[in-house]
Amino acid sequence: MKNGPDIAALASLIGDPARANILAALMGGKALTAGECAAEAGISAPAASGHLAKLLDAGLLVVLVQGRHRYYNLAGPDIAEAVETLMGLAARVGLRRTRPGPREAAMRKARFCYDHLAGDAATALFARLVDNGMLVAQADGLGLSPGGRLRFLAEGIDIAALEAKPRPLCRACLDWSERRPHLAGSLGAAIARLAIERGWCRREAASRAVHVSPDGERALLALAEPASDRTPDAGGQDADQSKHPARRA
Amino acid sequence: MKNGPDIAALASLIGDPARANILAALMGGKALTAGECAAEAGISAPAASGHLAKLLDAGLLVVLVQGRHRYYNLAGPDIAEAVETLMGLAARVGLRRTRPGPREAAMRKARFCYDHLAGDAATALFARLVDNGMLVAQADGLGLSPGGRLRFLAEGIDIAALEAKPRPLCRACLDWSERRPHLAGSLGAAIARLAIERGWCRREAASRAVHVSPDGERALLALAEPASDRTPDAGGQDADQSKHPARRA
DNA sequence: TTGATGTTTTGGCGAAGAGTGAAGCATTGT
DNA sequence: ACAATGCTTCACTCTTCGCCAAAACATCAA
Repeated sequence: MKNGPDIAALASLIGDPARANILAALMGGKALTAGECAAEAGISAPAASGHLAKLLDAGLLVVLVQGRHRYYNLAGPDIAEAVETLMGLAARVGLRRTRPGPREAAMRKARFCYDHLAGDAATALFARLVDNGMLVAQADGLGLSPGGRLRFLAEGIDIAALEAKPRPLCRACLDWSERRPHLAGSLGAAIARLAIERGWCRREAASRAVHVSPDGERALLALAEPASDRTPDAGGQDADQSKHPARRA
Repeated sequence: MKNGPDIAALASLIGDPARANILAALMGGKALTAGECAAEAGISAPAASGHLAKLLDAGLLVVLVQGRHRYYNLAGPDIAEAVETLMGLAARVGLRRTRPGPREAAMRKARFCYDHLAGDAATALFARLVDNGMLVAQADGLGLSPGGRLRFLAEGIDIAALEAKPRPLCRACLDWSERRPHLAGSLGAAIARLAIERGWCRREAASRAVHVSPDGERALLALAEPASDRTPDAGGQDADQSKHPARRA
């Protein structure tokens, strides 16, 4: 009974409404200052500071000090994944925060899950990647087939550089709104960056929600089509793909 | 901020040490009476009753009334999966409950994760199933290839019956001790039943830990070998041959 | 250096909730 | 029918913990 990791300490940390709000806000992927966190969570600045210190102490957050600003962010993708899982269970069990609302509909369509895309559009992309044989099962999870590798290399994504990192290249992250997987891992993050850079989608102001243009959605799904039979359909946004080397750290 | 599921209510529910202990105990997969839960969590019977009522009310637990006994169990595999994810994050972040201890080593080797096997032995099985092309990626997650289906039919597992259920047949559940996936879903549960029935492993008294015999481990891994190579047996001694990760359709 | 802004620390209040013990219900056995 | 067992509910005490207000601290601009 007294074996295993201390799940209670972790869950109780997430269980506080103020801290949960902060974590949910940070799921958008961009770092927030203490003051912004306070505004997001609807608490005073001192309260936020205390909560952030606890989350930091537990290793869930990292902080980047820049002058008098302190930018807090999730410590890593695994933490985002656990929060996403919790959200999924909460949604399934029927614990909604309020009524669905219009804002939530936008989040279901597309949103950021820390550093990669989630929601309806992202699960659709995952499904096509699998159907076209680019994503395959692998002993340690999910992998990229040779064909998939070529396809993303053609888009200027440096797969070898991604593989050099300790973080797995591909991971299936279970979407909380859809109940199907979307692509996480360093490749998922690279695709999200690509989508933003090329204007396929734009992030909403202070929310995880992402607005995907119709052309952008087509271009996103076109990533799953093999390089050979790629048909330049109505999406005109992706004409400038050749001038993006897309080498990132 | 005010979107999405109420993660705080859920996490705060899990965050109480007593409730976390109860959930951890129920992760073993077998239903416990209120009194047993109290003993597991180290609290009084009324306290346990109150906690169980809350978990029940939130839909995390189900209860089976039999005479004067009330058997509590996890409400479903998805809840077990979320708890397993939390355990993984807690372990990674470094929140151990106490010292590692010998008990935990046994749990790392093999244990029950609600209704399927987890731990070193289970992740090894998963890896071989993938290498031998029995588990393949699928648009909605993970699927069983025709070859895999034949193999498990040969073991007497009624795949069609499993597919008829709403629960997915195969799921990749991230192991908290290993950081690799093991097989969950109804097929994972069926394999665990098989392993118990055939004596490949036996459950420890009041723990999630499972003791796997050397022969049992070989037999378990032999499930991943294509049907043509083997004859259906009960305790394969000869499972070790030169392996060809042959790709099957 | 002075002033302004962002952030953290302290002290004290207040409310939420966990625990205990005793009583109330249901079921089982003699 | 009576007693015993297992579980739940109730009433109460107590600790815990989060919040706010004010102040201390650090950094940047003038």
